[in-house]
Order: sequence, then C-alpha cells, then structure tokens
Amino acid sequence: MAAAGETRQDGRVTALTRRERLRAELERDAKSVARRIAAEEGVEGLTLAAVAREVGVTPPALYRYFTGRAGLVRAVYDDVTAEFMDIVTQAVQRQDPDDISAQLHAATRAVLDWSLANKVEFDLLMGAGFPKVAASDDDIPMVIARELGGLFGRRFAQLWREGRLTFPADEDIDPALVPQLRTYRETVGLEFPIGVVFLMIICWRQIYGLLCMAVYGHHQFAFDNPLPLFEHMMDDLLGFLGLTRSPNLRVP
Amino acid sequence: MAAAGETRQDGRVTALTRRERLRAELERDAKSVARRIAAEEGVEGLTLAAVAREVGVTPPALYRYFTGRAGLVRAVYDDVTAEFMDIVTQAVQRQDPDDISAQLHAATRAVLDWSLANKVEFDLLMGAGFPKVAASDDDIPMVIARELGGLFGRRFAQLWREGRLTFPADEDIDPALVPQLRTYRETVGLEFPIGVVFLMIICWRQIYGLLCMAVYGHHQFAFDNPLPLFEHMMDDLLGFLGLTRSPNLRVP
DNA sequence: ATAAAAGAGTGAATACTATTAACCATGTGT
DNA sequence: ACACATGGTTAATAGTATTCACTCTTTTAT
Repeated sequence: MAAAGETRQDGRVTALTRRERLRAELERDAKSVARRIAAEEGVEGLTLAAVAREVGVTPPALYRYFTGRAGLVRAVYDDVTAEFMDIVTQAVQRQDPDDISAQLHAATRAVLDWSLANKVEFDLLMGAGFPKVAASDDDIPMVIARELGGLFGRRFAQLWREGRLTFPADEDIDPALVPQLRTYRETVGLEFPIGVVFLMIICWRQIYGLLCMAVYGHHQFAFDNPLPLFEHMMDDLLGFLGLTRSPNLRVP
Repeated sequence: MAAAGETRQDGRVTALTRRERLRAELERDAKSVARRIAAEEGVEGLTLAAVAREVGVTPPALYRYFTGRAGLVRAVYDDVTAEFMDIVTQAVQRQDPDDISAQLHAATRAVLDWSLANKVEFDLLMGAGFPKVAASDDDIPMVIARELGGLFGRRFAQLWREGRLTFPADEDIDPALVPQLRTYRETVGLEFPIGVVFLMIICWRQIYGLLCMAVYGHHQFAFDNPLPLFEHMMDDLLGFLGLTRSPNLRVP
C-alpha cells in the first residue's frame, strides 16, 4: 500500500482532498459490493440499482464512477484479475525458489482452489463471461493469458535453460501450428523455442479442461471432489515435463 | 416423424384438433425464435418480450407455453441437447461400423465443430449456462454427461471387449478416485472396469479443455484456428488408447 | 344442437431494471 | 469571496418479467 498521498501534475505530493477521499471510498465500496453480488447472484444478477442501494446512493450516481453497468462489470473484472494473479503468485513464492516442480504444482493448485472458491469470477476471467467483458471496448482480452502464461512461462524458461526439457524440434511440429505458437510466444513474451511453447499449451489445455469440469460441474454427480483427478493430472503433467512430484510442496 | 395424429386417453387415434395444431405451431415458432435470439445475443439477451413480438403475441401469452423466462430457456436447452446428440450420433454413423478409431475421431470432431458453430448453445449445454439451467427445477443436469458419455462409452466398451485396451487395474487407481469412477460408471450405465472408465475421463478432460479454449476464445489471439491443436490431441488420445488415426475417417 | 367447460389470448397493473437530462449543492482553487 | 468543477439528486423514458382479471373461441359433453 502506498502512503495516502498522490503526485499532482505540478509535482507536489498532496494529501488527498476530502472529495478525492470520499470518491475513492465510494468507488472501493461499490466495487466490493458489486463483487459480492456477482459472486452470490452471478454476473447477470449484478445490477447498478442493487449496488447503488447498498452503498447508499441513487443509481445515476454510479455513472460518475463507472460507464454504466458494463463499466461496473469491467471494474470488477479488473479487480478480480489482480486478486487472482496475486494469489497464484503468492502460491509460487511460498515454494523453494529452486524447486520448479513445486512451483508449477502449487501454482496450478492455487488456480484450481481459487476457481472453485470463486466460480462466478472464474467464469468472468476464463470462461464464458470473458468474451462479453472483452468485447466491451478496447483490447484488454488477453491480460490473463499474458500474465498467467508469463508466470508459468518463467518456470518453463528455467527448465529449458537448465536443459531439463525434452521438446519437439521446430521441424517436427505441425506446420499449421508453428505460426500460432510463434504468435503466442510473442504476445506472452516468452523466450524459448516454440517446441517448449508447445509443451506449455498442451499442459494448459489439460489444466483448463479440469478447471472447467470442476467449476461448471458437469460431472459433479460423480466427481464431487476434483482433487483426486487433479493430483493424477499433476503427476501426469510433471512426468510429461521430466519432473517428479516435489516432496517439499507447500500448499496452504 | 409420426403421422399427424395422437393417441387420446380413450385409445382413439384422432387427428390434431385445430387448437392443438395452432398450439404446436406457436410453440415450435417460439422456440425457434428463442434459439435464434439466444445465438445472436447470448442467453442473457433472450427475452420473453422479444420472442412474443416476433411470434406476434403479447408477452403474457407465452406463459401458456413456458413457465416464464426460465422455462423458455429450459425449452431451448432441451431442443439444443437433442440437436447436439443427433449431430454427434450422425457423425459416428457416417463411419465404418468396425472402425472405432474413426468413430471416436469423428464424434470428437463433430463435438468441436458444433461447439464452434454454436458457442452460446455450447455454453448452455456444457459451460457456465449449464448450472443455471440445471438449478432450474428437477434433476435434469446430467443428460449430456449421460448421453454423450454413453455414446463414447459404447466405443470404449467395444475396444475393451476386443481386449485392445491397456488400462490400470482397480488396485492401481488412487483409492479416492475409485468410488467416483464407480458412481460415474453407474450413472452413465457403462459396463466395463473402472480402469477403462478412468481412460475415458482422462480423454474427456483433454477434449473438454480444448473445447473450452476454442469456444471461449481465451487464446484466440494466437490459436485462431483450433484444428491443428485438435488433430494433435486426437493423435495423442488415439495413441493413448492404443489406436492409430484411421485412414478412412469421413468428416463432412 | 346447445350449453358448459377448458384454453388461449389480451390489457392493465406491479415492480424491477438501465440510462439520459436537467438541476442543485458543495468542495476546491484562485 | 467567487467561479467552477464535481458529485450527487429528481424526473423522465424505455425496456424487462410477472400476475391477475377478463374475454373470446374452441372443444367437449349432455
């Protein structure tokens, strides 16, 4: 947290004015209420009117803070994204800095746990809610792909540098896939051969499938607890990368 | 299609009465309009009022046909489910009856193609829309898991009967997973060892991940065309099952 | 054939929602 | 102290779902 001050355009650092403080408070409150309502009722049940009621203003007042309902959803989206990345990052930092296996395992587990505890938010960030938010205005779609891809990518980079990965040579990859892998690599900012990028995507495809199964609950009638499938998958993926399950994995 | 007649409670087979015919027509029209609007605007953009406008009645009239908006969505859900299963079944029947590899490949490809062509409907059947619809009233959640699982399951059953599958023995499966696999097997009505059920679930997890990636479009900035990843996955999964890509695969 | 019953639609009413516009009070800075 | 920017209000418009009472038509039973 930064100190309660802000650099003005003239360079002075001033204490927040009363108005600025109130504005920041209301914005924070509104977003927090919106987040809670969305989690409880689903994003489609999130209404400006309900948020206005709870924060004690009339609905039109919120237009001074967000560009309508879409803007409110977008604000929630941004907040949730930050929280999500924070939690995954923390899970990684909780591991031994040299234990890539534990880092990958913990990161993936953190993604799963957060997604299960925040299903509506998962849908917003990585599911069907995403295209709607993304379609909103600008080009902010791939923030998750970029940040989460970057986080996993740094671990893959380290494995690659240490020569611990077996990956296909460029010539052995489906030519139709090569430009796609290159685009992904450039966008996420990875710096290793596309064969390694390929490994990443194959892993992500499996992780993402398990996440969606668990969150959307299609098979919940049988797989009520997703952890057994998850741990089997992790063993599988770590083995795929030439790693083994770390004995020092730290999960909260 | 049955002839335009119907068996009454007294056993007589009568031609449809005028009222019944009109009712059937309006219901068909309303569902078709609803399906189109949902596909165009998303399920959240599907309104009773819009449907009523297009079919030429006032909104309350639709309450004679559906139990409110939720009932309309549910009706669309049921229709879409039937259409989906129909298309996948047809894709299988287009293959050589003895070529399991082609059947599995074609079925999976049909699922992908349909899902991409019907993203909103996919979300309804197998994504975030599903819990909402499922939560509606009764126990109709696992119709897709049951029917699609059954379709794939019959192919796995045949492979198993022919002794072509390598699968883990019950003792080699994570004990936490065993009861889950049993429940799944009973619910879907499969009749082979849970080790084979395990293979199915592992395959489905991967297929589902690819589907969600393609439909929700998180990585569309790079993987605009999902077919290269799909074909690689199919080679992988078929290999996993001890099969090879069929040279006689027939896709439309 | 006629009367009763059932069904399908309408219109009105209630209660939500978003969004815009005009307006007012107050905090901020000169 | 004054001018202005800001943040809120109320009012109005328009769209939504849903329920209820009522009417007209079709079907069914006597």
